[in-house]
Amino acid sequence: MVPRAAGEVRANVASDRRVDLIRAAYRLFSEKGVHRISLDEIAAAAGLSKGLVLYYFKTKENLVLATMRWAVDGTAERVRQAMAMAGTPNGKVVAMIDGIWSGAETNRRFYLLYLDLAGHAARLKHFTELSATFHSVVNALYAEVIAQGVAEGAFAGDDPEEGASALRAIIDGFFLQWLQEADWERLHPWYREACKRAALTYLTRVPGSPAP
Amino acid sequence: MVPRAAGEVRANVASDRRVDLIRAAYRLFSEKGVHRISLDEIAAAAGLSKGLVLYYFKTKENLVLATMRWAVDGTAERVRQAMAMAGTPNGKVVAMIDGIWSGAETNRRFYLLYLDLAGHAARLKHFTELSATFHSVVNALYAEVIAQGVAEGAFAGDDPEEGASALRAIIDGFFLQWLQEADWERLHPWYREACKRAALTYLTRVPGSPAP
DNA sequence: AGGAGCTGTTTGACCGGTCAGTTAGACTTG
DNA sequence: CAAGTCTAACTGACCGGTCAAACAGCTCCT
Repeated sequence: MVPRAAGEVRANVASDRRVDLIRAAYRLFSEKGVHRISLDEIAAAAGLSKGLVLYYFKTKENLVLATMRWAVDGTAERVRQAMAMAGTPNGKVVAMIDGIWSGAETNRRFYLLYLDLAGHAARLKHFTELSATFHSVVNALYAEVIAQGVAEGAFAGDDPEEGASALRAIIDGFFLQWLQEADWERLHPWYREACKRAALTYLTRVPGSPAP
Repeated sequence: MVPRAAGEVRANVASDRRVDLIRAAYRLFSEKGVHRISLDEIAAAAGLSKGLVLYYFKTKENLVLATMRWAVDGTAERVRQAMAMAGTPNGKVVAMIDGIWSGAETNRRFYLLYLDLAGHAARLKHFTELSATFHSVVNALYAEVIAQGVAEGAFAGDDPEEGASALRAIIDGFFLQWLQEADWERLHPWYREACKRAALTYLTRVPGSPAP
C-alpha cells in the first residue's frame, strides 16, 4: 500500500506527494476545520488532482488521521527539544512553556486542529488511539520534569503523574481560552506569561497545603 | 418574527416547538458533532418535519447558535447555583467543582458541544460573541470566589482576574483530557477529585511563591 | 349557528449544489 | 511492456434551503 519507506534510489527532493498533501491539508484543516475542507481544495492547494489524494490515502478519514499524526508528532518533538535546554527545574518549566507558546500563528494552527482531534477522539475509535498516544507522550515529559523538580526540592507533590495531568490542564486550558479571543494575535504574549505564572504557582507550593 | 413571548392566553404546556427542537439538537449535536447531524435527523428526533426547523430557525447556523446559547446559559446557571451554597472559600471552591462535575453523561454532552463552540468561535464571528459572553460570565463568578477567598486570607494572589483565568484553565483542561479517555464514565470521579486538588493547590499557596 | 376569511403553523416534495469515492485511461520510467 | 503515478470526468448520495399547499384556530359577518 505504501510504495516505499526509506531505501529509495532517487530520493527525489520535492517529490513526496504524501507530505505535500499532508502539509496542505494541515494548513487548510486548521484554517477552516476538517469538515469544511474538501479533498478538491486540498489537492488544489498542493497543486495536484483530487484523485491522487485518494490514491495515497484511501479515504478522507485516513488523510485526516495522517495529518493529525504528523502535527502531533511534530509538536511532541518541539516540546521535547524545548525541554532539553535549561538546567534548573524552574528554568525547565519556563523554557518548556516558552517552547510551547512559540508563536501565535503556529499555536493557533496546531490547537485548532487539536480541538478537532479531541472532538473526533471522543466519538470515533480510530482517533482515540492517536489521542491517547499523544496524551501519554506529553504527560510523560511533564511528569519527568516534575519528578526531577521534586527530587531537587524545588517542587512539592507526591504524585508526578497527577502533577503532569494538572500541568497539562493548565497549559491546554489557557490555550483553549486564548483560541477564542477575537484579538488572539495581540494577546499571545499575555497568555504565555499568565500560563507560566499559573504553572509555577501550582508547582512551587508548600508541601502540606493541598486540602482534604 | 417571533410569534409571541410571554402574554399568551393558552400557554399550552408541551407546545413550544422551538425548545423541543433545541433539546433534540442538543442531544444529537453532542453525540455526533454539529456537522454530522442533518436537519432531517433533528426534526425526526423531535417528531416534526424538517421544514419546521427552517421555519423557526431560518438557517442551520441559527439553530446551532440557539442550541449553544441554551446549553451555555443552563450551565452558567448551574455553576452559579452550585456556588451559592457553602460558606468558607475552600468549601465554595469544592462545592463549585462538585457542581460542575455533576455527572458523566451531562458533562460529556456539554463539553463536547463546548468544544464545537470553541472551534466555531475561533473561526466564525457569530460564535465569537457567544463564547465571549460565556467566558466573562463564568470568569466573573470564579473571580468573585477568589477575591472573597483572598479577602478572608484563605487564598493568596493579587490579581483575581488572572486567578479566575487560571482556575478556569485547570477545570477546562481536566475536562479536555477526560473527554478523550476511552472509559470516561468510570474515570469521572477521579478527574473530579484531581481537578479539586489541583484547584486548591493552585489557590492556597504561600503569598510570595510565584517566580519571576 | 355557520360559513368566510385571516393568520400562524406544519408538512412533504423538490431543487441546486457539494463532495467522497470510482473508473478508465494517459503519462512516465525502467 | 509493466509497474507506478497521475488526471479528469463521472456517479451516487446527502443536505440545506425553498415552496406550494394543507391545516388549525380565531374573529367577524350574516
